[in-house]
Amino acid sequence: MIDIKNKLSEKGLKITPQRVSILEAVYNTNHPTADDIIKYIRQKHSNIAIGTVYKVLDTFVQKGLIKKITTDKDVVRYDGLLIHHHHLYSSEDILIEDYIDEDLDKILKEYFKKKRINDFKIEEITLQIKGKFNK
Amino acid sequence: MIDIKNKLSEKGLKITPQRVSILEAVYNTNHPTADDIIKYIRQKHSNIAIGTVYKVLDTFVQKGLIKKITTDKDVVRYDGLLIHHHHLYSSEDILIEDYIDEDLDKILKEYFKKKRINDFKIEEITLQIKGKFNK
DNA sequence: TTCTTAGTTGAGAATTATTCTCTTTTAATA
DNA sequence: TATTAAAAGAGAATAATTCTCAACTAAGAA
Repeated sequence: MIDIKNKLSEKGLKITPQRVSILEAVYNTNHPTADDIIKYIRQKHSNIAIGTVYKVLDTFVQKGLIKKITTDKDVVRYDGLLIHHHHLYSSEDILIEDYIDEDLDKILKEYFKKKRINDFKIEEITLQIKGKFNK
Repeated sequence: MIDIKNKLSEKGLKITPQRVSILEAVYNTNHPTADDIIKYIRQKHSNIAIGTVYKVLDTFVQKGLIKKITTDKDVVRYDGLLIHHHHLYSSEDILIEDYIDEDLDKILKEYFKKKRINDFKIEEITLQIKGKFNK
């Protein structure tokens, strides 16, 4: 909570109950859609306007507090994990998990240090790893 | 044209002018949206119903004739390149290019042969490479 | 070649996600 | 505590996509 408030003020954002709830929601749920966030907030605390949620999420993405992710399955989702990471996508349903692998990142970095792509300067590489989860 | 018709019948799909135009459109444009495809077709030949375009694209994705790709920038796009490949995304605008790199695929395959991901069976790995194009 | 029919298309209504507009409210600072 | 720029609320507007159902047509059968 304090932590969330700090994150907001670090980015020069006013601390409002709505912003706190939304950031909390993104951190406490797994790759939520805007709608997931609305439901999560309404279930726990107060009401919140839908437009506000979209606007705040957008602000957070702008400020780098969260990231947007997309799948070919459905709508835009949000991700509160800020360190560089990849995603595991279920080929069967809409499950998405984070995947952190620094060794892999190092290998990719080395690879693209040698092998340049014509007329393109790489900024970030993210893997979409599609497959099956064993539940 | 013949080629397109063959692709359709190989998949057990009836050959209709609409399907031929849509598949042609996906092959002749660069990662089009549904709307790009509608415009492309209307500009060249006949009229076509919007619902038909969506339905046919969906069928093609189902049958593996094309692929869906998404970005965090805008709507769903389609890709007619069927061999395994990755994508270069512009961090500045909505430009997307295909990136084919078999050496890289081999390295990734080797890497994940050794390093298993818990409770997950990989089917396909696609890189989202974000950066700047030098135009 | 014509007939039959399951599969396909067209047109527009319906739905869903997201954005916009504008008024009211509130957090931060003096 | 007063001021004010920024934020939130409510609902209308927009855009993308899906749905519904009647009309049409491709492909195989006769």
